[in-house]
Amino acid sequence: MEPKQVVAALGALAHEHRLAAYKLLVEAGPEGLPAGAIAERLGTPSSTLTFHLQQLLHAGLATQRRVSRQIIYAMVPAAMNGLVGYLTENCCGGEAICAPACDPVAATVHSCKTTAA
Amino acid sequence: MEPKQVVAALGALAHEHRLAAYKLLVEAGPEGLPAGAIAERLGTPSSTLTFHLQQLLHAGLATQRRVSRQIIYAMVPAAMNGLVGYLTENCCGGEAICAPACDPVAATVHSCKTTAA
DNA sequence: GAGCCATTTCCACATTCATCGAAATGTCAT
DNA sequence: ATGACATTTCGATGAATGTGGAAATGGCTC
Repeated sequence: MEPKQVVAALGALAHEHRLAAYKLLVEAGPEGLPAGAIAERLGTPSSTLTFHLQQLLHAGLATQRRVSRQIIYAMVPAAMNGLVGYLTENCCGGEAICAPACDPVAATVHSCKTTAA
Repeated sequence: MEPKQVVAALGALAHEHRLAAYKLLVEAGPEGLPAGAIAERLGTPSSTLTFHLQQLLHAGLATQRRVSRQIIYAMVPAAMNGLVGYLTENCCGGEAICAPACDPVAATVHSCKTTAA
């Protein structure tokens, strides 16, 4: 992932409403959520929400698809992976000791619940 | 990690120079780097760099310590863990299948090189 | 094709952010 | 104490971002 994309993605997430919206999408998974449902849960006017969703789209963090009258937004898994990967790669110079974030002890609530548990 | 902190951290990273500076700190590990070294590598005027480093500090992503005439900045591992953890938690509703970012296949360049390789 | 519904576009406004030179601060060596 | 060095603070400027109402668009149902 290129630095410019990373900056765009981080910038897109760096806002209260957008982060909240994104989190809803993450929790919703591949099925996504219609714009209206997001607006309702966040309590923002629709025009404002559209503005924020566009940012997520433009940053490549989400996709849009139409289902009859509704427009459904969903997260883009690869983008999240790219983001997390970029932030953590070469941590501490790429040492093997290097935990998710250079501190095995503090690394409790981390994403790597892939295999076990 | 509280949403407000996450937004602050993301906002701090959502800038070309700050992301670059932060990456230097991540790669440098716990020892950190003096402000001057960062400024030199990024090619920004010192006053501008200070501005950006303050943002990282204020967001809790970095720490500052003085060593004689230099001021040394270092990353805060727990902050990175918190950030990554927040973004990925409850992915796809907390399913066990849920890889780092809901897509095991795409999750190649991820942080979990902890143990092996 | 009339009317309703979900969502987006347009617009104008206030706010916040980024930049960098010049001057100030803190620290060390002599 | 003086001078040199590393870094920060100040201040002014231009640019980008967030907001929400009103109007426009695309799509379904009757």
